[in-house]
Amino acid sequence: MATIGDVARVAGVSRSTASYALSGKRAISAAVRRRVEDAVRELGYTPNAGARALATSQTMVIGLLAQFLEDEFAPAMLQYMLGVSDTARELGYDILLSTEADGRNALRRMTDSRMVDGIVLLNVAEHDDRLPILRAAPQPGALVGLPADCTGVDVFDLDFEDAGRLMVDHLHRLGHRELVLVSQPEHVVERGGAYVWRLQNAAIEAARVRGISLHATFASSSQPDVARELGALLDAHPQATGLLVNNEAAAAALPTVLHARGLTAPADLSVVGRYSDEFARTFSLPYSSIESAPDRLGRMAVRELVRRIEGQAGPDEPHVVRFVSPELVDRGSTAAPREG
Amino acid sequence: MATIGDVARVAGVSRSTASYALSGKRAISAAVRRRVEDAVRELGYTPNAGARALATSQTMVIGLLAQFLEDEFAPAMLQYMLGVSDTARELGYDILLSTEADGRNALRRMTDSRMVDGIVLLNVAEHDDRLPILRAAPQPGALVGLPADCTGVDVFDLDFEDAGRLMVDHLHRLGHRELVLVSQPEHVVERGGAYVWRLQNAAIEAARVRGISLHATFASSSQPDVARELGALLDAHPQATGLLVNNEAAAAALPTVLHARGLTAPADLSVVGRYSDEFARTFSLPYSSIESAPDRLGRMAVRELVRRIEGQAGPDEPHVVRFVSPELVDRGSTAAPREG
DNA sequence: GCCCATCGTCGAACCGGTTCGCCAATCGCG
DNA sequence: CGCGATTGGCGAACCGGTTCGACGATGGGC
Repeated sequence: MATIGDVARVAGVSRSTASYALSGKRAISAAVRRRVEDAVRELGYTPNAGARALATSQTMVIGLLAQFLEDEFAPAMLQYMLGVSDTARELGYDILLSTEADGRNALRRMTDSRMVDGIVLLNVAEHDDRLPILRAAPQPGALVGLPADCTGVDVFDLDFEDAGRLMVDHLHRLGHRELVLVSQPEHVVERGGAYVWRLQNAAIEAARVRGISLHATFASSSQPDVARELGALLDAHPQATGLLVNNEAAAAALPTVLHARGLTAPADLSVVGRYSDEFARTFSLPYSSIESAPDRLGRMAVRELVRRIEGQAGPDEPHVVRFVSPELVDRGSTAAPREG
Repeated sequence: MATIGDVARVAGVSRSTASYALSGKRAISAAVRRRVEDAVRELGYTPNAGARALATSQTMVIGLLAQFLEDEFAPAMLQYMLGVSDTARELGYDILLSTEADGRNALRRMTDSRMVDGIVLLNVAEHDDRLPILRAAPQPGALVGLPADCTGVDVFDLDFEDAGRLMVDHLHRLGHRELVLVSQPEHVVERGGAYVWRLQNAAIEAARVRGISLHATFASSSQPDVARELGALLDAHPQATGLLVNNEAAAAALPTVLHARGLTAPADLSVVGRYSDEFARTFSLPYSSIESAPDRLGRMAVRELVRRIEGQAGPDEPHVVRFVSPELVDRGSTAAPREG
């Protein structure tokens, strides 16, 4: 494999001159620059990433930590990953991926050994045990998901409170007076999936303000349990005319469940989910939903991270906590309630 | 950040001694080893990955090329990625991920700049344009998917021919005499998705041998087109009693399509798919299927790749082409055909 | 015709590890 | 007791880049 020394020899210049000719960081005569460039082509030279990283302490790699926990719905996570990966590439960075269940190990390895210039954490929990490690690391970090303590990192998330209000308001405006909210399983909440109760609390409060009733429930996040639970839920609340689904697995299972009971949305039941348009297409979900914008969140996180890596953000420019406003994508699954 | 020089100074030894004490590649007295280890702990020392890569020409990183093409079903790809990622980590390697549509660029970048010790290519096409680049690279490569030319790489794939036969035989044995096979969209075939016609040809041949009729068709790989096409297909072949689905998107859409037409498997129609058990659970698919074993294939590819990287495979040990035998997972969606 | 800038290039040092060759001290053994 | 082998440690070189300081050759200004 050709090194810059080989390039220099073929071009008849010193190694440093070859380096400057390629980087343009010092003035180099046109003739020499041409000779160097020809040598590069002739030898098929590509700089050695490790050597460059050693010399510049820049790796042009971003670490991506995505945990595939049993109680998370994998296809939903994938879209965040793709948002991050695509954006990173556009900005000239590669992605070092960890899917380890214990993200702390991966994080330590990546940061301590300086394999990466920055870190993106997906699916961040209320008290995420990766955060202390990330804060102690010399590299900057960007999160998708809102933790209790945002110091030292840039944070991006959907505005789940607003999403909860939006769901309730939308159905209230159509005339619904009794709703059921299906959230992620309770142990996601216990593990610190704050977004679950952020949406839930806001929905409960909105229902209270409007004077309508809302039954907040949890459901499993895997098949086939979730289908059974959804059925039980519909049995338990026969008066409810609207269903709010903040649980991707439940949303994916819903068509089958409704069909089996002979129900149609919105004729028998109005339904609003919280998932991305891409997700809706993949699972053929015909329900209106709050767009969760995973690609956009991934993109924002990487953009800000790179700004910080490259020092365009001032060294003590304060960190950012930015919420994406939820938007309701109408797929025609809501209407005025059936006459009860 | 602490370097090995710092460790050496604190331990009162030379840098080389510190290195040997940690690697164990030369005999070091117990006393010195302890002093070095204490220094490591005290300073929180972790070796710099770039420096080590430079010195050893080993990065302990594997490049993973996964293209998310529009006409592929993303959640299916994810399982291969996780199989690769998990296995790599078990063996001490990290994953450099590329999701670029143009895999050739990513491949060149990773191999030429020596960011990785080896490469895993997913979803390999018949005449995959990444292969020439991979062969020219100094790093070994492992593929998931069977190309026309397997020289210079290790190849792993499901035995799609066997899968096609298995599907047909299974339904034939139950008494079916007219079947429909739904494959991936035709442009997947044109792009070189050889597995599509490998399964299809074998199924056609098996049907011919058994003397039963089989209608081989293509269907879109995205919603909502695929649902419409499935409907048209069932209209076109009202006599068919068995449906073979070699198309993840079609399988995912099938429950809705059948429900809409008031059909039930296996009472009205026997169904056999080709997807993983994980996929079946995620999409609540109640159909028997040929297990596509993405995790296993990813695992095999990484295992063999690492063997080659670490030179346990002899330098001119011949390359491997290994097929996973398809197994039918019975989910009760097949039975004797309804009386026609 | 002289002086000072500027331009273009080179040599050397450095980033942080690993590894080879060498040597002093210790050990075993006859 | 002397000798060869072994053990444990050190110094230096190397991996392949980048970057700083120095320096000779021009060129412009007066």
